Amino acid sequence: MVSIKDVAKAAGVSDKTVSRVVNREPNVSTDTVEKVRSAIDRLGYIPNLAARSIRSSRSGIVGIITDYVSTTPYSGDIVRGIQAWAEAQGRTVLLASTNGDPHREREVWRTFQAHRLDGVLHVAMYRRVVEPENGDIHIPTVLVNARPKRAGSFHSIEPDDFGGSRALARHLLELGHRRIGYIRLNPLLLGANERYEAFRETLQEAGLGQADLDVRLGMEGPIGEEENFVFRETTAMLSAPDRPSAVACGNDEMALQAYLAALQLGLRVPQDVTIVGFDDFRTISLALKPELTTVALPYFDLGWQGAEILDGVIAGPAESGRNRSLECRLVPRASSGPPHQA
Amino acid sequence: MVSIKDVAKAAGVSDKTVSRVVNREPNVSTDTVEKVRSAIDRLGYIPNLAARSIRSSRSGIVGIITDYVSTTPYSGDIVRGIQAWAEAQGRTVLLASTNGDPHREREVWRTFQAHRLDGVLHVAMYRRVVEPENGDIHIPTVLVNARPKRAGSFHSIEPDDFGGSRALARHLLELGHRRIGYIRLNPLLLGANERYEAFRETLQEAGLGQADLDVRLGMEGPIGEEENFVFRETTAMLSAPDRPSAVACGNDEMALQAYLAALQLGLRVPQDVTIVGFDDFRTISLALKPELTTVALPYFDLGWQGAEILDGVIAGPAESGRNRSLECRLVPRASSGPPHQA
DNA sequence: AAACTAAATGTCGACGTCGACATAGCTGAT
DNA sequence: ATCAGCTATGTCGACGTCGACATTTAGTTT
Repeated sequence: MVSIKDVAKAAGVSDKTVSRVVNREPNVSTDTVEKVRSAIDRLGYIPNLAARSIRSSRSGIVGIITDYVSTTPYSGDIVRGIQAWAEAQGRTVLLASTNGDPHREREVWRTFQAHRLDGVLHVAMYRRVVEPENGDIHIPTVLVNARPKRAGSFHSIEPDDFGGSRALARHLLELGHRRIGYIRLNPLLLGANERYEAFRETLQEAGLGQADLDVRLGMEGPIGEEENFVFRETTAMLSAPDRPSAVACGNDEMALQAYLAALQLGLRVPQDVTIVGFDDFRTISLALKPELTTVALPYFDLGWQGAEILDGVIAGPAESGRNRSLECRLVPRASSGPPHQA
Repeated sequence: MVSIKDVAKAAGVSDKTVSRVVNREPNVSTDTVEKVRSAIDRLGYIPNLAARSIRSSRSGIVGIITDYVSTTPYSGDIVRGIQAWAEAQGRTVLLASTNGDPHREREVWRTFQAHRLDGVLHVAMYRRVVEPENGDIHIPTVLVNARPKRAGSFHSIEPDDFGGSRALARHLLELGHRRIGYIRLNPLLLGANERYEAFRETLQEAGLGQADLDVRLGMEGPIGEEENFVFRETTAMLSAPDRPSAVACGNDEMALQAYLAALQLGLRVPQDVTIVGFDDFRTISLALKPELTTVALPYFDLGWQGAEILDGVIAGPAESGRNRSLECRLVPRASSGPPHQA
């Protein structure tokens, strides 16, 4: 492997001068620069970052720790956001996954420490409260799509499920819906309660009562092996004589099943029943016909901005912005419309 | 940062002895090991892999280059497979993405070279022919879910779309279907043609003629911004008087739209029409009711086995198994049944 | 022309680790 | 008592880079 010394020899200068050229230091004569550049190209020299790292004790690498990658394909966007940021910064990204195993997580932290990472993004694939298992290893860390167990122990960034759900509820109210069904997410998910509470609260503020909201539990059980009642419950809900004119679902996967239930009952979306989702998981929301009204989760930006926050923490532990929250925007599409005039 | 020398001092031995303990070398007395171990724990020493890397010129890191991560969420499983393997090997994974930009890809290769990666997995998110833009950088490389442009230039591993599609066609024939619809994938995808050809061929071998197979194009246009005709075409196909008793779709996302089309026409799956997909993208295939008969793509194993092959290439450029192919298994579920006895 | 300044380049060593080699201590055979 | 043959441990230097500092060269001032 060609080193700085080989280049130096080829260019007839000292290794330090090559280093200066590579790092764009001032006070190098133009023709020296020229000579060195050409030698570098000729030999195909590429600086050894490991060596740099050991001299400067900064690796230029940030790590990503994820938990359950498989179960939620969309939140891969978080990783994409982080990568895009890293790319723009000329940093590199080391990826590790724990599958939710604390023992495995401790190993990951050790590995990260061994690589002398500059910082770590601890990414949760579904939003939840998190207590990083970092042992006594201290690397600047930011939680993404999660919040720290002990408030203030970590910086973090989360989506504003609450606000998004309010926007969704307002959308249905504005369309004129007064009897509304709601299919709840697995209560284990942090977003589940916020989405539901925001929804219920908004409807109540608009004067709707207990009886106007038909709430059903769509999923239950441990993550990755939950039981799914969405189809059954939606079918039941829409078969009732006083069926709601709109059904809001905890996420888009549930909305898909609600579509199927509605269609099998011979109901048309949105003429007979409005269906809305949450997440804007585009593989589903755009594949559904009519396309699905939903709320977009800013996964990419969670990653990007999480990385930005991390950068700040690395530069110097600033105390500001400990817990950032990102807006979830309503995405109105064709699956929502005014209630059928019965 | 605590180094091997700090540990040596604390334990009252030489740094080399600490190194021996850390690397489990023989011929160290048990109580020396004990002393050193305790010092390591006390100080929280973790070996610096960068330093190790510069001495041994092997980093223990493998890189993943992906192209379009966003468009195909399921193939994130490939990355999971690679990670799982790396974890088992005590290696680490560096992740980079090109978004299909050749310029960006060259940068990635430079970065990988700068980190002195042991090997690279060049992962395509949809199966295709690939020519890595690695400039004059030579790191052991394996193509995953892709095949090299110049045969033999790289080792590679791909799914056997052809075999999977044959199995699917046979499944429909065995159920008794004799009029079959087929919704084709975007012809840009390598899998598209193989799937279609295998399907057509299998039906022909069984004696079905041109007229028994209704083929429609479901998608067209550049990846990520293709036009989607699936819903329209399926609706047309199923509205025809001599409608097929089964519809096979190029992938599960298309199958989802075929479901919607069928249901909106008042057809029941599978009593009135059988619908099958391809990919076993479980977010869809399991959410559909009835659950979708499909063909599972071995994404996880593509990653894992691709990594294994890479390991072999790193160890010594073995010439065997240049181009491995992995079986795609039929996953029979409830969406396929015998044709309706009209 | 002497004296000084600024720019250009070089020398050296340290970062953390471990291979090559050297040395010290012990056992047992002669 | 001597020496071979172990095992246990230590010393040294090199990997590739770059900061601290030293030296040389060119340019400016008086």
